[in-house]
Amino acid sequence: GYAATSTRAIARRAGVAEATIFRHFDSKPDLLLRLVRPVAAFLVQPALAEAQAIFESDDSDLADKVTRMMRARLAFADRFAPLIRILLQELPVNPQLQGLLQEGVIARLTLYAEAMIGREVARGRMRPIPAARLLRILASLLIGYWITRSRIAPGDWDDAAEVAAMAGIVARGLTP
Amino acid sequence: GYAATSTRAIARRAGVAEATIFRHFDSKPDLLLRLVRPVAAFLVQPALAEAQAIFESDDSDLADKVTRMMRARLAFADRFAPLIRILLQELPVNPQLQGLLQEGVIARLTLYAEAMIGREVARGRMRPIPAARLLRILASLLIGYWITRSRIAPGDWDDAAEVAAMAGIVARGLTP
Amino acid sequence: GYAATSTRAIARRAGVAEATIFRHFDSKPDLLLRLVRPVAAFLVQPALAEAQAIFESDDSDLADKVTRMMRARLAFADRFAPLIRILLQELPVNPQLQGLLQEGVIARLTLYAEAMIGREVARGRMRPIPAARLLRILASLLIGYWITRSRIAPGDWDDAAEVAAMAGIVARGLTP
Amino acid sequence: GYAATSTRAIARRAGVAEATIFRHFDSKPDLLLRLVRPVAAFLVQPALAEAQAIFESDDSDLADKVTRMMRARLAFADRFAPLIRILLQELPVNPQLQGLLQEGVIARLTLYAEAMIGREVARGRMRPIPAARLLRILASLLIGYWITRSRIAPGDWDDAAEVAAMAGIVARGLTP
DNA sequence: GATGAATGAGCGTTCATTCAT
DNA sequence: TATGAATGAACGCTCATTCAT
Repeated sequence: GYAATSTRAIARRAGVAEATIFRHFDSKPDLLLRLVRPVAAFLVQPALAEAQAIFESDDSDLADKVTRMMRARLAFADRFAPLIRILLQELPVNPQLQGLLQEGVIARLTLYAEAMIGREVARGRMRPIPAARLLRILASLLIGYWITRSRIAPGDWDDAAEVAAMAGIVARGLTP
Repeated sequence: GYAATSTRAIARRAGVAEATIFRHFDSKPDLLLRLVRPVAAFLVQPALAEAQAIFESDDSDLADKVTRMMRARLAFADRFAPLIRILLQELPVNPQLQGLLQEGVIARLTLYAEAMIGREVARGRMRPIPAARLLRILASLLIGYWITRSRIAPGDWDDAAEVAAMAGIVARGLTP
Repeated sequence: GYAATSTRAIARRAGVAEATIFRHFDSKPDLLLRLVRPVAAFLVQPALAEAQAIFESDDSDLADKVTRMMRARLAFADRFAPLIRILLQELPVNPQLQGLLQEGVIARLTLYAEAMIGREVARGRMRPIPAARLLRILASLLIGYWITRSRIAPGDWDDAAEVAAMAGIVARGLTP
Repeated sequence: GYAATSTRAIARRAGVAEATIFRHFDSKPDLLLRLVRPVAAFLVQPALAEAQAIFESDDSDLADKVTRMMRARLAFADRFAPLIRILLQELPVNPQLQGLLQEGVIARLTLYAEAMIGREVARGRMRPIPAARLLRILASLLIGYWITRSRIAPGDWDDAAEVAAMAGIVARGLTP
């Protein structure tokens, strides 16, 4: 966790002196924030691009699109696992992280999602749903699966099957 | 969080000397575990009873049943909010808590859920789904909503509407 | 050691409550002192008796007498090893123990030793030596051997040979 | 004593913050060990040199040589009195100190003593005796005297006379 | 800009001792 | 008389942070 990682350990891992860290970062929380910000940006941009690509190709049904999006995010989470793990743990107690998430990530994703939902709804492929709610549902399912798979019940998981099942339920649940 | 709460602070809050705490609990982790265990028990028992009551009354459709179950769990979470918040944060880094959750909660709930799912499936009200997956989905949605409401985007939330929406999607997603 | 043994541990070992100890002993140092006093008495009395018996039987030379005395004391030390170990460690920092040793043990032994030395000297078997010095030399040798054997270089020691060698040197060194 | 001296007190005495001590020493036991090691080295080297100088000058008898050696060690003990006092008290309960003494001090002294004893024996000035035993006897007498003089019966002691007496007894006891 | 050394504040924990029952 | 529960004080130790070099 974040609290359990001392600045000394971070410095040692980074191969610099402890004081050097405080030349570059004002404080320990600042360090976390400044480390997270680029990742947050990196989380949003490709997510938007992917979503756009997926939803603009009309050749698949909703379940398939949702599946593809979720799998891409899952791969992303696996890639940045340590940082994301710290983030998930720090989020509930760190208002600055909450703000960053809200403004830097959720707000932008919501805007985009609204457009996509609107389009799907207009084409009669989906019942209307507030974008924030849909995003929250998808994020909850994804994070819940990710934590279960890595912490609560580690073992052999079939990502494809699990994600498809979750996406299937959501897509079907949203079918007009 | 747990790490950020010193035994000093706990003692002060409890109105006793710090040493007194260590007369009753072997260590700080032991304190957490011994506080959590009864709540875990208290979490499971009524959940099972409620689920039984809800699913044995045949007068409502699946979405309604799921809604009622989720709202009951949400009320429970609100009641034990501080402890559950600590639990959610500690869980990923505390193997003992993970074990307790797995054996004391999930295992028992899964057994029960299997029976209920089997019954609903037999009556043609629901497509089959592994109990563990359904439980995980419902828990993810519930926890995701709870955290969003209390931390990420506090404000005026309409529990009834949100829960009904989530339950509706899941129920519809599982309709045969 | 004494400092490393908590009153709680003592109470548990004794099968009573911790508070009970403080009913019977004023404080932890008092406990040590009141435990040691009877042993000190028990150390002196038989030592005097044995010495008397040994030195009043004229049928052996000085080395043999000293050997027998030393072996008897060594056996005593082995029997009360734990307490004596604590005593040796506490003595340098505990003035009360020092007083007890000085008045309760050394003073009485010295008186007796003076008489014995006087007798041996009068019979021409031994050069004169202050009793305190001789006692100190014998005690030093004995304790030095005891600690070496049990702590510094544990292993197979031939008590008979070692004691005989030490006694032999002292006896020969005191021969007129 | 060592256990009775807190790192707090050591820091205060040294005029530094407590944390500073732990920047330089890993732990409290490490502090003791790292303080003792150089003294141990410093104990052995001059002892060997002095012994060599004393025993290679043939102009005195054994008692005189032993006397001079013992007085030199006594002066050393007086100079490092506080540290040696702690050492003597910690030795019985600290295996690391025991190892250091055994390998760093005793082993080297024994080797040297064997050579010296062999030479004296060859010249007919001394009866053979295992080096370890002789060293132990001399050390016991010296330490016993040192503790008596400083703790058990403080007062006016005539070092010259006491050491000469002890050395005389040992030397005479070893005369062929 | 980088760092070794320093430190105040605080941590979890243990201790000998007290006291109401 | 014996004890379970309580506690102030202190322990060894770690922390994020500062600062002179």
